[in-house]
Amino acid sequence: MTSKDETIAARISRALAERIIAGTIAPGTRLRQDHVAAEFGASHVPVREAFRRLEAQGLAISEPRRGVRVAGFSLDEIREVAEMRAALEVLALRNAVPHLTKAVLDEAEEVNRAGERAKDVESWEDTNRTFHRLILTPCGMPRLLKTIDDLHTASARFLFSGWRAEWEAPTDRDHKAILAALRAGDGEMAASVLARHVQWPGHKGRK
Amino acid sequence: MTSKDETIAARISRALAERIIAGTIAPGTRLRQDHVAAEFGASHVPVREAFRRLEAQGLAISEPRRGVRVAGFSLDEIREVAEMRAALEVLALRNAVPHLTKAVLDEAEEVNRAGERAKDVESWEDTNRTFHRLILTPCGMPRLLKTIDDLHTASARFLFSGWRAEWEAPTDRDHKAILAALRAGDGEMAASVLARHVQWPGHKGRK
DNA sequence: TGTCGACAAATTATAGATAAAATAGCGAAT
DNA sequence: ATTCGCTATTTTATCTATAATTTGTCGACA
Repeated sequence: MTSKDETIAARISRALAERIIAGTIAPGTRLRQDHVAAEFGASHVPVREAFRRLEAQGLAISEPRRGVRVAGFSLDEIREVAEMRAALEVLALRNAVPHLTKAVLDEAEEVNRAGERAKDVESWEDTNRTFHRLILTPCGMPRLLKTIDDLHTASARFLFSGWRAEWEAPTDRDHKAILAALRAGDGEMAASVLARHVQWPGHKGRK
Repeated sequence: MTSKDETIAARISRALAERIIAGTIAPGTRLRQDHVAAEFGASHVPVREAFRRLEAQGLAISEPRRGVRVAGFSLDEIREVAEMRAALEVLALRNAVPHLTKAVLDEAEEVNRAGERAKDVESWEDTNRTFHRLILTPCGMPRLLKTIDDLHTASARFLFSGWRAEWEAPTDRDHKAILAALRAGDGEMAASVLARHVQWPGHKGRK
C-alpha cells in the first residue's frame, strides 16, 4: 500500500480539517460518509473514525442518527476560543519560561521576521502558529499543548473566514514585545502581553 | 432494541471510561477490540469509534499499528491537569458570575451538603462534579465547559487511584467559601478560592 | 551459548455488504 | 387549498469477512 505509517482515518481527518479551516467547506454542511469515502478511495469505516476526531477537535458536530455537520461558529464562540487561548497560553508560557533558552528565542525571532514577509493569510497563520508553539513547547505539558493547538486551529478558522481579502501583513508588534520581555527575563510582562495579543486574533483595530 | 437513542459506540465509550476512571482497568492495559466487542455483544467497528473518543479524552492512547492502551498517568500529568482546571474553571466562573441566580446557589449549597454525607469516594466525586458544574454552567460557553468536564474526569482517575482506602468525607470548606463569596457578590474572591481549591484535588495535607 | 533469521499466531485495520432509521415527496381526504 | 398519512429514497450505523502488520517463538548456525 502507499501508506506512510499513518492510518487512513488520520489522513482523511487531516484533509477534512484543512478544508474546514480554510473555509472550503461551509459551516453547517452535512458531511456524508459515503461521498467522503468515495473521494478518498476508502470505505466509510475510516471516514467514521475521522469524523470522531473532527468532533473531538470541535470542527464538526455529530447528532446520533442524523449524521455529521461542519460546526458553525458565532461571535460568542470566537470570543470563547479567544478567552480559552488567553488563559491556557498564559499558563503554558509561565511554565515554559524557566526552560526557555536563547536558541529558542532566536529561532522565534527569525520565525517572526518570516511572518512579516508573508504574502497571504495562510502562510502568515503558519508562521504565527509556529511562533506560539516555539515559545510554549518548553513547558513540557503535552495535554495542555494539544488543547492549545486545537484552539489554535479553531482560531485559524475564524481568521480565514472573514479577512481574506483585505488582509495585510501585520508587523506583529506583540510578538516582538513578548520576545523582548522574555529576553529581559520578565515572564509576567510577556504573559500579560500574550494574553492581550491572543484575545482577538486578527483584530488589528483593537491593538 | 434496547437502545435509548444513544449510539452503541457512545455506550461502549462511556462504559470503558467509567472503568478506566474507577481503576478497574489498570493503566497500560492493552484494549483489544475483539474482546471488548464480544463483551458488549457488538462488532469491533463501534468499538473502534469508542476508542477514538477515549483517545480524545486522554484516557487511552492509540499507536498506529499497535493497538490501544489505557493511558498511564504520572505526577507531572496530575499537576498539569490540575493547573489547566484551575485556569479554565476560573475563566468559566468569571463569566458565570453575572448569570448566577439565587436558585442556582441554593441548589449548589444543597449538593454540597449531600457531598458531606457521602460515604465513599465515588458518590463524593459525583456530588463534587455536580457542584462545580452547577456554578460554572451559567457562563454559557459550551466548548469551555466540555474541556473542563474532560479534565474533571482525568482528575477523578487520579482521585480514585490512590486514596481509596484512607478516604474520608472532607467538609468541603472551599466549596462553602466559594458559595459565600458568590452570595456576597465578590466574584474575584470566589475565583481565587476556586483556583486554590482545584490545584491538588484530594491533597488535604497541603491545605 | 548466544544471536540471527524465519515461520506462525494473534491482532489490528480496512473493505464490502446488510439492516435500521429518518427525511422527503406524493397522494388522498377533509 | 391545506393538512395528514403513507411510501420510497437517501443516509447512517452496524455486522461479517479479508488483508496486512506486528509480535513472539522455535530452530539453526556461528
